[in-house]
Amino acid sequence: MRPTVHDIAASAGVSLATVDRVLNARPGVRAVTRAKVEAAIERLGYVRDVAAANLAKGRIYPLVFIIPEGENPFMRGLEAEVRQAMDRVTFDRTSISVVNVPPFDAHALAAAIDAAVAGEVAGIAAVAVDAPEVVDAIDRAHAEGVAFVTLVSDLASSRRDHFCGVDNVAAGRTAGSLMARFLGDREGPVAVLAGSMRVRDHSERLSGFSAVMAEAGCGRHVLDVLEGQDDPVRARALVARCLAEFPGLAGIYSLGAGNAGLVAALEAAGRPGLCVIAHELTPPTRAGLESGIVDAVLHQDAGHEVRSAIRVLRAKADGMKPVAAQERIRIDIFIKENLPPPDPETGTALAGEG
Amino acid sequence: MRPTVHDIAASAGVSLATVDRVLNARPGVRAVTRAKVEAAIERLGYVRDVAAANLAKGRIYPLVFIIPEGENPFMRGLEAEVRQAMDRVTFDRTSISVVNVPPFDAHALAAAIDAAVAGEVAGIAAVAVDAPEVVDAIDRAHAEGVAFVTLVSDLASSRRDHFCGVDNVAAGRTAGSLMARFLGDREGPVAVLAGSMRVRDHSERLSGFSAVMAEAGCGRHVLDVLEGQDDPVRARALVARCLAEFPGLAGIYSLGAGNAGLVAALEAAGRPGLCVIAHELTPPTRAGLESGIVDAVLHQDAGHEVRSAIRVLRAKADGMKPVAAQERIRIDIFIKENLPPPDPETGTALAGEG
DNA sequence: CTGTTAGCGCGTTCAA
DNA sequence: TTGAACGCGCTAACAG
Repeated sequence: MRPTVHDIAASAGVSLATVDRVLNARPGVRAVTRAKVEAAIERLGYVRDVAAANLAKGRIYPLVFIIPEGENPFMRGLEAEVRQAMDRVTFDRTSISVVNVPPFDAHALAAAIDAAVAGEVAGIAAVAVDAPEVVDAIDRAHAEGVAFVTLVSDLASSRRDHFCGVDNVAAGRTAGSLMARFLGDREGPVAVLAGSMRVRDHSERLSGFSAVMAEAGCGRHVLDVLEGQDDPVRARALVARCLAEFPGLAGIYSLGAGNAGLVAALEAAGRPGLCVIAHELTPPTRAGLESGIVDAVLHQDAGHEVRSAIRVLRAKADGMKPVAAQERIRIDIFIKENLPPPDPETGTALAGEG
Repeated sequence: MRPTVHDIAASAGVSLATVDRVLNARPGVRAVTRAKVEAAIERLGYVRDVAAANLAKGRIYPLVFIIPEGENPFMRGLEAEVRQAMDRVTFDRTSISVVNVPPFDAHALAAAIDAAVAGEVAGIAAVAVDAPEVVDAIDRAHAEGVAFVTLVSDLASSRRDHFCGVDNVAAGRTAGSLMARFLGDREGPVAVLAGSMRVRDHSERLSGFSAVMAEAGCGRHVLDVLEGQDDPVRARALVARCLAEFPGLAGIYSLGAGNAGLVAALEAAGRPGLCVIAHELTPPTRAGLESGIVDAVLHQDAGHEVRSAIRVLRAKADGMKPVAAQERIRIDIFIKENLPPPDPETGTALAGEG
């Protein structure tokens, strides 16, 4: 059997309370006594039973996830993952709630953060918008001792504790590299469809993509960015106009949402041979891959991001280790052939690590 | 606060013991009493605290992972993931041990399975070899009530409870599709380097790859399979000879291990423009991607597989739900641009879900 | 500074 | 068929 607090108390010749004080780094223990206890811990190879500890302390950790509302399928999948995680974390004495805010709205986001802080939560996860008032709100949370992680889109200039998301510059580079390889010698410029340059993930992807396109051995012209606000209707109109305007277009890189509009415009135009790369495996992009309209989809695993955020927030709230640096999220590449079966539960279209 | 057994006992007007009997479906409760309790459970929305339950019952679940020995980097990474998981699952009252067997050795594997069963374990995870005696051993484990999952390589004809690994036919198809796209109009046959056709994962990958190569719109010739036994030295020799024999070779698909030999042979030969696709992100394939010798690497997340195996085995040992069908493992695609930073802990070269 | 004691939510004897 | 009492490993009051 594994050694318990009793064993180490006996072995060190002290009482359980003293052992507990040492374990939890609480004051009121002489250095000599502490050394004895620590020796016993080392000697017996003691590791504390976290479940029992949580059970005993009874404290619960309230976390808040702030997620953009609206019909963006990726965000809806993200929210579904959060709701699914709620059940799984109860044993960890963690309770999660979700708050929705209008997309791209810095003011609303800042207000939501302040409200959560006022609500005495232990930690906050939010999809950041790049604006000074958001930075201020995050810094206020930090000042109040509330753990904070940015989700999907980062805000490195703030005092957030961690970023749960992909390296979006690398994602853009990946898209560029695939586009270049798929196009080969084919001539023509490429278009970029984005949501808004006011979120960091979009602007970072663009910079990575543009960099590859400009590099030696590629040298392909990138047209002006089309900003569709992640709205399918606007995206469709922008893409349709672009297709009409540039008959020689070789490819389209869609780095935001609103992909339902993109796919619709492409279907209507019927332009085989056009290389299309999009982000996030959602119902529209999945359909595009299956029909052959979309060549590749870059993806981030929302479930992984959510679980990572929970772990980091809990650790921070507990004052635990300086956050596991291993929480890096992969940039997934999907083509028609490695498309995973859809997940009926979350709609994220991905089988997920439980 | 969440309702506890006390609450539902009070609400139902019975004692805790009765509530417990109902919760654990034990006999000795009148139908009427049971109904009252179930009504209370429903009414209060009670969910049992698994951590506390495990703490109370004190039972511990011994699991065994049987993994091929030798220098196959993927297998070593897999084992590292298992060892890393050991610490994390102690709170779950699960203890894991690792057993090594010679690779591709059906007899040794069957013996190891029998030994584990004799050792009264709760569950076994093993990398299967395709042989009747292995099927028999798995079926014996099943008969003894020991949960069994195949890991990485399946044996669907046995009575294993679950397979923790990727769809290898789809992985082969993915490789084929990427190869076709990367090659474009370039002429020439492609070679396939495998470990052994006696493990299902290798043979399935080959069939998927060959199918795509034979399909309309591709029609590329696939040379006879080179079987390198996942040994770098043999692999190197085989590839070197093949390169010499076929100057017009367009690509190589390496679907097994031994990739250190493949990369070495390619470096020595210096054949730019050759499209190379390999499996599993390990030190040699990572180096190949970084140097540009390898174009793409298909990967399965060993950490994910291990954690999934543990969850499934635990659930089965507890007689829980008929196994979450959601435990599907993704086929990851890596190119130079989306290469994750190496993980110093496991050597699996992947940031991993903790 | 240190030790005693009473739970946390649940499972499991034993009696009734 | 039912109930009371104890313990799992740990934390947190309170004493000393």
